[in-house]
Amino acid sequence: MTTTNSPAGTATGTAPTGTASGTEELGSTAQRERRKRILDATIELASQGGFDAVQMRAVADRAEVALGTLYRYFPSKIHLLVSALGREFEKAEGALRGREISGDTPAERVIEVLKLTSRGLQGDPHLTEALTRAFMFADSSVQTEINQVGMLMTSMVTRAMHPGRTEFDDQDVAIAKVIGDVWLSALVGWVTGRSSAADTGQQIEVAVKLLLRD
Amino acid sequence: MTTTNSPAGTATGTAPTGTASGTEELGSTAQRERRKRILDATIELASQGGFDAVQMRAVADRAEVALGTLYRYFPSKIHLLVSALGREFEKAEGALRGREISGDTPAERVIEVLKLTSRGLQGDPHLTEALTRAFMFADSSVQTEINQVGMLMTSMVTRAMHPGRTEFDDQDVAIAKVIGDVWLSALVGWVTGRSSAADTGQQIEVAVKLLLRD
DNA sequence: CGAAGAAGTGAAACGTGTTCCTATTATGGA
DNA sequence: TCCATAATAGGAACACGTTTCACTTCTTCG
Repeated sequence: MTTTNSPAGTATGTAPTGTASGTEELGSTAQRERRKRILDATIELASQGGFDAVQMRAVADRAEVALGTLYRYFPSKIHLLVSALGREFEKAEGALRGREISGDTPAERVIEVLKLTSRGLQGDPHLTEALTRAFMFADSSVQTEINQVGMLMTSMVTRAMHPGRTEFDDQDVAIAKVIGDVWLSALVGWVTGRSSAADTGQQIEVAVKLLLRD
Repeated sequence: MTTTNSPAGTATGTAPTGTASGTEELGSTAQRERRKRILDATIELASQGGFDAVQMRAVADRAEVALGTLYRYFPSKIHLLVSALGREFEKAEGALRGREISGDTPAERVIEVLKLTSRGLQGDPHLTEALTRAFMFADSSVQTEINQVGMLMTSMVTRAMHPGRTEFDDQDVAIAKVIGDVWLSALVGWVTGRSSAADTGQQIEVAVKLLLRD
């Protein structure tokens, strides 16, 4: 195969779906721009009307791309949304890195971080709904993107637990994962209209205090 | 309104969707039988092919009911599946009540209960996938059914924590809810093919031990 | 430059959830 | 028993995710 530039491994059916290996830049400039336009359109639509408003035809239109092209870049709506989530999450995580986290105990700091993040999400309910739904609905074909998000989440929590540290023991990671699970469940509850923002915060606070009470 | 029997509050748009107020028996015998046939068909199809196999037309056919009738009983596929989940969960919870839970500590008993339940679910992966997906996707219009399931879950856990007791303090309930969240997240991970059954068990065990370690 | 193959376009078509409509059948009250 | 009303059947129609296809436009290599 003399394939030169190709966002998808089209021939064999593989997809370029993920932000995959971090900032690895695949394809030509035009392709990176197309990809960006698509993700921008996705976020814009999600932000306005949530999961249902992210309609593939609408995304394609707004990104000025043919429907077939959209599908070449992202093999399904779920891939598209989870990829968008990945990009947003990276942005959020980056913002967090440059920020001093107050709080004297691990618990306080973790709660602080999660509250900051939650507030960001709750500031754009539709977007959050769209991304969360996609995340919960994603199956193993979206594993790469999912794992990327999961790792970002875990690392945000562990870093809040032990600022400055770069290595974490199994126990810390296990706790962070549990906290991530609770956070996700709470988020789903909020997103689906089952619990209020206050409930959600409360729920997470309880869990963190229980888990980090030593 | 001289309405006598009516599964749906059709006139005004309200639905009879839930198992709602427990075993409250609405409608005529024929209607209860139709409802049962529908849920049976749903579970059968889910069990065979998971979420995607539960197609509204197929459910209607198998239940020997017109599509419109199906929609009168359950206003969406999600309602249908969550209602089915409610029924299954009640059955499981009932089975658990009649069973002696071994284990000397609350943590051991909770793990035991969750493992039993998980094993039951994992014995029918397609069904579990269908029901879990529906649960995670459900929005506030399915609140009644969702809450019913949530309460069953919480009560299963609290009862495992303190066998014989019937009242539980806030702390216990909070812990049970956190455990429920973790369990759900783990289940989603398993259902969507992101983690193995072993991982799932491990994940829950870690969480329970952390939460019930005093 | 010119040819070969990859990417992109535009539009049609299909599947499944959901809605809608009309004719038929049950049901409960006068 | 007969009527009014609700419930059901049966099926067409619509929306949106997804697939497919014929055609055009790049991009790269000889």
